[in-house]
Amino acid sequence: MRTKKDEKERRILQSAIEVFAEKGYQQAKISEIAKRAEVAHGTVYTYFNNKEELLYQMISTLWKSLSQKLYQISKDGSPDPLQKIRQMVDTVFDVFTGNSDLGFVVIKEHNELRKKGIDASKEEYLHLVKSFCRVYEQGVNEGFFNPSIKCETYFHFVFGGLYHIIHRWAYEPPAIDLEEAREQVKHYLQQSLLVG
Amino acid sequence: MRTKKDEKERRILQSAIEVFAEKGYQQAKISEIAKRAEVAHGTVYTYFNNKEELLYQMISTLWKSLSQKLYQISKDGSPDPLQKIRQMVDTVFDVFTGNSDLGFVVIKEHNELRKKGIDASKEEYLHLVKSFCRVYEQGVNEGFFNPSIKCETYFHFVFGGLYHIIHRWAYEPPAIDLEEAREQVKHYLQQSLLVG
Amino acid sequence: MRTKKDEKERRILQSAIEVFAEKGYQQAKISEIAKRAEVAHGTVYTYFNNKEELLYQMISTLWKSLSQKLYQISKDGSPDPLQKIRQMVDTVFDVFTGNSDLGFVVIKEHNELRKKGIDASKEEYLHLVKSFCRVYEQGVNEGFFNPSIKCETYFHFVFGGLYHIIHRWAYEPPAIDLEEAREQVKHYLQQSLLVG
Amino acid sequence: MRTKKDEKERRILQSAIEVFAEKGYQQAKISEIAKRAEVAHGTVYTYFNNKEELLYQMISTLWKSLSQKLYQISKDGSPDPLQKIRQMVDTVFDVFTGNSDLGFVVIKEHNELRKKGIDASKEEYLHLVKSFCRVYEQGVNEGFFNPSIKCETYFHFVFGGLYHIIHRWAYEPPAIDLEEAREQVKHYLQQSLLVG
DNA sequence: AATGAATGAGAGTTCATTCAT
DNA sequence: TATGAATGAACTCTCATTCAT
Repeated sequence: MRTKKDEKERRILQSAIEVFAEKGYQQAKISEIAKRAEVAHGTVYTYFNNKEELLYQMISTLWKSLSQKLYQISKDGSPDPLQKIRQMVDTVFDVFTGNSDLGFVVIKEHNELRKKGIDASKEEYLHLVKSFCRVYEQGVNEGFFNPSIKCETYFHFVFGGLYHIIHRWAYEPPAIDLEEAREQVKHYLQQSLLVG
Repeated sequence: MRTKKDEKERRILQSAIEVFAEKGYQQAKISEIAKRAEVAHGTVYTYFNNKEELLYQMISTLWKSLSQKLYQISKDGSPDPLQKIRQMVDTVFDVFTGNSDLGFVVIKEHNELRKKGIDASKEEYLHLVKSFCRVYEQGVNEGFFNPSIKCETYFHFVFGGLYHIIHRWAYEPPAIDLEEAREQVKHYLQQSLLVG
Repeated sequence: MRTKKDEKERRILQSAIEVFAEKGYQQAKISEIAKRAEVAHGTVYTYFNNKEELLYQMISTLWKSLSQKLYQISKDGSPDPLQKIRQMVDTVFDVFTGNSDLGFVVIKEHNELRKKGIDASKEEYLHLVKSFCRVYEQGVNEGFFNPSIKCETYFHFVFGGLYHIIHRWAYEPPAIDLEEAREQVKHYLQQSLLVG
Repeated sequence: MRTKKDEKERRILQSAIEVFAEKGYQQAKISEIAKRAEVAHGTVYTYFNNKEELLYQMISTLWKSLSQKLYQISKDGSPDPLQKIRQMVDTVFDVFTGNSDLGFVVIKEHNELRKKGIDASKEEYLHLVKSFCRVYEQGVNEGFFNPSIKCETYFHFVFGGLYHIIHRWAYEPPAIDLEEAREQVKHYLQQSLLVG
């Protein structure tokens, strides 16, 4: 009973991810989501209160997962801060490209929620910044990292860079060699972070 | 006559920029745009074929302007390639933050057009990449820049980083010191571009 | 078994009365009725075929009860026809205000059924008229009542008057002193019925 | 221009009256109202903000008209208070039966608005009471009317009686001879009002 | 008998766009 | 050129009812 029910909920959410990714949130129709999930459209409302909640749920799931993973790395990852940063970059790539539709929706539509004053991700984003900066400070304290970097701004820059690469890849996969990009980014970071 | 007409067109477009920035493209109402421009809503259709064209026009204007400016720099800017890169970064900041509403709309809504197969910016974006890489190659040839960088990926990264910083600033201006960020970014680029 | 079953049916009907009284028939939700009756919403359909039947049943119960009581009075009440009329007025007041929610629903919603061609009350209403007119004729025959009154019309008038007073009381209890109103009405009737 | 526009608005409102009278407010469909008025359903929203406003407008129009008319009578009618009362009864009959659909809607649906806290008629109803009681007091002062009557309650009773007669007539016109009823009611009033 | 997940018909409302004036 | 009344496609969400368990 439990399993079947959960399974249906998951199917609806997954369909919503796909449709949101294809059409964008506003253009997505509940009826199409229901159709793909092979349920009646009314059934969507058995599991989710409204369209917005579908979006909210998927976005917040991804952000929570990302935030938690980066936090883990900042706490328990490799003792080498540079390695931690590299792990973080990999994690961002993995989370956004693992279910690329979902990553795509998150990238494209999280403004949608912000507009309505619901910002599932803001808090989590700040959490990301914190985890990153914790590692940066460790690196500085241990004498590896360049202490003149303004960490928050730097994070915005790096995160935006990753985001954008993934974004381009999501729209036009063949144009970007994801593995290569991943390594490149790690290399740039190393260049700018490490003490000359 | 001519001038009056152009003036009205400009007023409508400017109102559209504001409304799109505030509400997002989908939520924006033609009637509100018309109201702000102080014309009847039917008049919008005298100057623009439809709502989408308003978006198309503003996005493409900004991209064309950016593309042209970066091109100019790549051709005629300072003879020093690093200076050129710095000028480019400044230009991106200036273009997106000069009319921040417009920059905001471009950042948020250009997917809207892509969804419909209209990509005002794709060509221009590739043009940006080209201008940037031209400078990069000059720097490599002159022995200043690190030749192991994959220029396209690097550009995506850098551009995404700038974009995201501006984005955050647009949503929450006090959280970002734009001038400082601008300098930081230039510094990171220098770090990673210059031959160790 | 029997008793338990009946008890549940009664609970559902009572909840329906309350919810209909509060929200009106159309706005009332089966799910809320079920919730108040502390049963699953599917269970409502074990006892009643549909929402309309709930309404039908409560309305018809009240009308049957009223009709029967007035009939009793017309047959077995006080030998004095004026006293009978007074008893009838009291009965109408008592029936509608005894379970005021129910009286309220009947007053407000019996059009609902009429719209659908189901008129639980029409027959009973005509029965009321008959019982009343029987007493009136007795009064005329015995020389007490004014013989020029057209009894049916008079009944409509009187009944409508009672109805409306109760209605106003139901919506705004403090505005109406029910006991006083009851006496007044009896007084008016006396005035117009009794031979000058 | 003016005339055509107003004419369309009137047509929509009249269609709404008819449909509300036939189906009841809740069951009435905007699409049917539009169809009868021979406009597109969107056009209804050019003239009225929503369905409820249609109801509100028709109800409040009728009440205002009635309230004003009774007020006029109380002020300027015949100098004889009994004649004034008779004129008032006639007015109520005329207003409710003149456009019987409208009278019908008002009778049946004004609870609908009350439920939503909009009571177009409450104030007007109290105005009716006032006008009536003014005449009653005049009658008392001049020594014609029975001073022991509680005027408000009496009005509720009389008004409810009229209402109900009209109501029955509206549902089943042949069952009620409206002219006869009108005279009868005037007669009852005379009986109970005049000093024995 | 009781449950509650699933269904799907149905209606109000919005708003881009058109076009007669 | 400018207007704004008129249009109608489109879509979310509700809730009475069913039925497998």
